[in-house]
Amino acid sequence: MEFKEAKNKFVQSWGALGSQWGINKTMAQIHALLMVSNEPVSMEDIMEELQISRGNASMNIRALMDWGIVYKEFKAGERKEFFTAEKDLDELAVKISRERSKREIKPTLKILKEVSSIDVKDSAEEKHFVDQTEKLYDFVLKVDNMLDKITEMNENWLGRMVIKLLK
Amino acid sequence: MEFKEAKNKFVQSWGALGSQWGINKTMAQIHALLMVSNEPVSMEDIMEELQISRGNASMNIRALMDWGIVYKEFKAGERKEFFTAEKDLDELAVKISRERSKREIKPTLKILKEVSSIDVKDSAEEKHFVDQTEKLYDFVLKVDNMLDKITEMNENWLGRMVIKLLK
DNA sequence: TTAAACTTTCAAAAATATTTGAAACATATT
DNA sequence: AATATGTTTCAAATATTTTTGAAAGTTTAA
Repeated sequence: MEFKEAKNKFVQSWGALGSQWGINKTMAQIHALLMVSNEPVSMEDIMEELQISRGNASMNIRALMDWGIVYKEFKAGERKEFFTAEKDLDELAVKISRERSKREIKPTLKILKEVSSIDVKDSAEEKHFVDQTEKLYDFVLKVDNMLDKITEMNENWLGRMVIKLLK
Repeated sequence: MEFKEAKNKFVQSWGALGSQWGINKTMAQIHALLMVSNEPVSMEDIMEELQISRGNASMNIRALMDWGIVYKEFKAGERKEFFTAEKDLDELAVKISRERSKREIKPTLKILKEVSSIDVKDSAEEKHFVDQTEKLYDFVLKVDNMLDKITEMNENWLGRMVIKLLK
């Protein structure tokens, strides 16, 4: 396999993987492209490489910047904007954790708290509901706290975690 | 809020959450419904509660069983099938980890290995590509190993992990 | 073996999500 | 201030995913 083919394969696969995780294919592809580029890439280049429209490129780059995992860069002399991806994978994981916690876990906890707080009569059905949603609340909270800890420490946390778990 | 309303809110929210994670909304809703039900639920009931067709119910129940997080049950005397969800959340997490590892992480590793194995000439661009995809391989492998460990131990692993991380 | 009770399959329809492209918007240059 | 260069927005078009529903399949029991 030669470079161009490998790069293309990587970008396509990363896009497909993104889809399976609820991330827009193009967004994941742009991210892939930027991750493996050794220097900033212009919107033109992204459009060209991925064969997508300007609007699509613009919107997805924006989304990636909102996630804090892609940055805008200015090249001296050049008028147009260039983009780079966060390439440090530990940092990337931290950013994604933070964002998903804020966008999804926190709202989920809010709802779990609400629905588990209903007054139940003595029906077994209702008791089970409250019990199960309370357990779910505790569980999700635990997961979220773990992610929090990870974002705090963040110095090759994953490696250390594996070591700890092996002990 | 009263029971019915709370239950509905939970089911709807779980469905929406699923969508954000690349899981079919109905599949997540059925799972939610079964998790908070204190006894086995028939396909009829699922169709009725979620207002979905028989085909849809059948396919998504099947998918949940393939994931190993919903079981078929037979009630004495009754002809039709009933379903229950895995309610132990630690066990649920283990099952989901295993499945996602098998379906997504393993194939991703395979591709990362492939694309990072190309012969590079001395171009900086190509070197960066190989370097970055190798790092990605190591990272993903590390995450996967961690999930593996979790599935091995599995006795309130999450709680213990948080404790370890706090130390 | 036939009928009844129930489940699965899958092509077509519907719903949802993504993409396009051109107009509007910005900003720098002459 | 007019023009050139570049970016963003968003309604409409397209693509993808999900859902339906009826036919085919399966199992039990008479």
